[in-house]
Amino acid sequence: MTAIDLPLVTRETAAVALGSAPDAACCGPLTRETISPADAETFARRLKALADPVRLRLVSIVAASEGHEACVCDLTEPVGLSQPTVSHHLKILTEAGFLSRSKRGTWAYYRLVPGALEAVAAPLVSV
Amino acid sequence: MTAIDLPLVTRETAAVALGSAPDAACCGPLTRETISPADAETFARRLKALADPVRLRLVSIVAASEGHEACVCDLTEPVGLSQPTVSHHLKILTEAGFLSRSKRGTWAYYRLVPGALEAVAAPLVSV
DNA sequence: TTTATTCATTGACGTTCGTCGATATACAGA
DNA sequence: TCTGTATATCGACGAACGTCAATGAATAAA
Repeated sequence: MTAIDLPLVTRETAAVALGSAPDAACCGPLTRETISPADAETFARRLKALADPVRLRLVSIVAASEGHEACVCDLTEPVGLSQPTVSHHLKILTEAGFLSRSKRGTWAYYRLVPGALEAVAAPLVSV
Repeated sequence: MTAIDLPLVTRETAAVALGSAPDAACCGPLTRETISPADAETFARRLKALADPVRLRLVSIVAASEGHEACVCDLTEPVGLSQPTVSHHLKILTEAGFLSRSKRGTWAYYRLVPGALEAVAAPLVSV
């Protein structure tokens, strides 16, 4: 990338050599809008709720369960963690909008929120 | 858990009352395969690399840059963080396979790895 | 009411994460 | 060579995270 016929190789002069404006620098101007800090914050919060091996397994088990729902007592054993820990993860997934909770009797049933996973995947493919 | 056909209301007897098989319980059997612990671990690691507002902005800026590449010096200002911190985030994104690094002169140019974001989004829509 | 069961919450602990300043490394120009 | 610039690495700090035992809240049967 060294400069053509110029003594000092700066990113500015290199950009000039490439035909861009002097203040275009190495990376040039942005060709489109970038994500706003606020949007990045909310999107990261949603991704972070999924970015845990235990929570991914919980989502997978709920999705694969008959009727697409599962209660805590059936999730704690396949995951191999204590009941409070499983409830903690389920709360995170629920607050992030991936699971919904409905209590029937003494049991709490969690089920997938339709379209929630697709909604978090969509921005990734359109980057 | 308690036995079947006992006066105590267990999830088994509740399932019977609902017309399901006795061992169907509340969540019933799994209707398909669930993610393996190992796959959940690697997938969570990839998601975790993206689950940060700063790293999402870095990816967005690189993707929107002319030529689809950007060097560290141009990324540190719009993000508003120190250069070591930006380099740290870029390393995480690179090790996760989302960015590639090519050094030309004293500058390090980062660009998006084609298909990397789509690859991490695909498993989400197919759950 | 008493007992038993399911689940959520609390408090604590060790680990990981995000950030910075300081320093090291690599490269280009003089 | 020496100087300046761009980037990576190191060490440290506070914050956030994952986990558990203990406890609390709610429900149902006896």
